[in-house]
Amino acid sequence: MIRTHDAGTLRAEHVGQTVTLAGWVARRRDHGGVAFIDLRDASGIAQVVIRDEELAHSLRNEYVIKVTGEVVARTAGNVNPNIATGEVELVVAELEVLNTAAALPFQIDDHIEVGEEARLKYRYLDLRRTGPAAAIRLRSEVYKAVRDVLAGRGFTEVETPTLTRSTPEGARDFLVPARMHPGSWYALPQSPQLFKQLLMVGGIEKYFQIARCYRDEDFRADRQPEFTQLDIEMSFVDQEDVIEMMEDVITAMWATIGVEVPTPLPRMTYADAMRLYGSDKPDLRFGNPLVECTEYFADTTFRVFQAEYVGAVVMPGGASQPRKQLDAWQEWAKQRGARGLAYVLVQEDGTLTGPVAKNLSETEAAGLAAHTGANPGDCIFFAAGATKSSRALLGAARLEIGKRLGLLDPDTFAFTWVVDAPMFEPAGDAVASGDVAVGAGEWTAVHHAFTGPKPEFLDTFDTDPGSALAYAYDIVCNGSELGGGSIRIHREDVQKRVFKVMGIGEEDAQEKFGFLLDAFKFGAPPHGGIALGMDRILQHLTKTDSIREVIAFPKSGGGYDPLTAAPAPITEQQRAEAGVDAKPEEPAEA
RNA sequence: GGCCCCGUAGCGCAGUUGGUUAGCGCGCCGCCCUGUCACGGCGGAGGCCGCGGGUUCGAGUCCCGUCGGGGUCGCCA
Repeated sequence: MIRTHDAGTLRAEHVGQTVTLAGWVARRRDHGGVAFIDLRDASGIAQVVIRDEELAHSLRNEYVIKVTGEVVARTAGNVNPNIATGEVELVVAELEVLNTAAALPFQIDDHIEVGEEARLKYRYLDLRRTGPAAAIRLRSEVYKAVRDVLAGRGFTEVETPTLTRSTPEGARDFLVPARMHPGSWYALPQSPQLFKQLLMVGGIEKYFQIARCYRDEDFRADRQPEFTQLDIEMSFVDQEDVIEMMEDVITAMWATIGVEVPTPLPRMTYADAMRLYGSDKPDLRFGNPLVECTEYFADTTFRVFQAEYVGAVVMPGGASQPRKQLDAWQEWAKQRGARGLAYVLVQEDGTLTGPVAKNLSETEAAGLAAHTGANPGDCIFFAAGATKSSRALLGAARLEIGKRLGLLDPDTFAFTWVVDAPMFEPAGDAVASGDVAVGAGEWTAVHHAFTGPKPEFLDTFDTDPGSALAYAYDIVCNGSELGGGSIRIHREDVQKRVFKVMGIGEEDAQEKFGFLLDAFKFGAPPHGGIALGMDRILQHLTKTDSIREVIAFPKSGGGYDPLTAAPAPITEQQRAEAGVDAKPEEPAEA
């Protein structure tokens, strides 16, 4: 090594030793006769004292230097308590510039705010900063924690192909032309789902992988076109086994930031989540659940409330909002595709005001505060109409209320399992946009096509798909879905019945996943598993706003990589060789 | 694909009702400075105001279009 010590590790105990450090010039304070250099390496910062003016004067920020000298104690008044090495400094005897640095596009300084575009374009400079560096290192620690837990439980880490066949998971595939088979394409996996099931058939029994997954869909703050899943699958297990194992992993992951997660984690049914929070991933850092009012307004004369569903959510203290703010809520609701957001203000004397209040009968008005749990000074928001969309609106309103009232504490982690989701949903919802619906039936899988029914629905799921519950579980933290999994179908006959419900014909099924159906013929064990979004988990652990913060080289909008400028055009020759332009043979039908 | 917000010096931002020479902080360059630690002082350089059109005597500012970025709904198990 070029150095004898890491800069950030120097302490009073090193006083008197001659050491060699190597790193970057983080900052220089040149006083003419004496100059101070903050030398930064991966371990931290140490102050270097240079008494040779000539030597110090030419140094610039981010020059790479090697310094040798004696570690000395700082005099009492000169100790810097803000840095770990603040009690000592290195008096330079020898200094070598290992490399110079051009003027930087932005400063490597934790006090300075830098725009994301600049940071991503020069991500290698961004990573020299404390925050981004810590995020990437934490990611590594979390991976180690995961591997330790799973290794201790006898899991086998297996890699699965990234050049594979297009699999049926709802999202668009990224495609890769196959040079040796012009006109045929590989797909990048949206997840290792089918492979991990095949590994179970293969007798691996306990598999995991930290797997890169690819989905060609639009972006969000918590989505990237390529992302990482902790993918786990186990044989001879039921839901309890997977949940128990997962809680062990989650505990270990959160321990990396010193947070103790009490287990077992709470659970809630999908139906309750939708009913109380209007979401399948409720944020339980605060209460304030939705209140069902359909019954309450069963005999109402107010037209708006004569609906399939009427619900409410209370905003504590919301009655004092100025008119302008209440109007802003209407705008907010409209942006979410609603007509508006009806509200009633509960005044301090208990009277109800607001545009909706006068439409309520005396009885309705009298009991409303009690029914909704509203107190004087609160605002009650209502949604009426189709159950699903109304609950979604109220759920979003609940979150917005939590945000405005400062109830979303980033240091609190409220976990819950959401269980007993329906197996199927009417395909109408999914197909409405004319997108990649799996299958052509009236029903589509809520989870995915390989999720088994809960045992009590094994006989009836295909005769009454709407009532069947899936043997599935999602793990939710602070309103975001960390991951989900299920007990899979391991029998060919059951799998075929599920495909049938979804309108996937025999021939179609054979063509798309014949290999899986074949595998199930040869003694497939009962199995199940789970997949966790690691980027999202790291986003929670680092308490950052975006998963881009926890990915070493993330992409920006439109899948563009500001650093490498990918995607990029290819040459004519590449194009010809890749077989991109191969014309598929005309299908016989037509 | 819809909607909202943002593009002004290397970086972060300000720029009034449309008005004459486009500012501030940091950084950068030069000089000075022997105990600083987000050191300090003096001086200096640096602008296609994203791009294209339009309105106007006059546009960073208003209008239309377009490109880029961010957020959100759709979409994504």
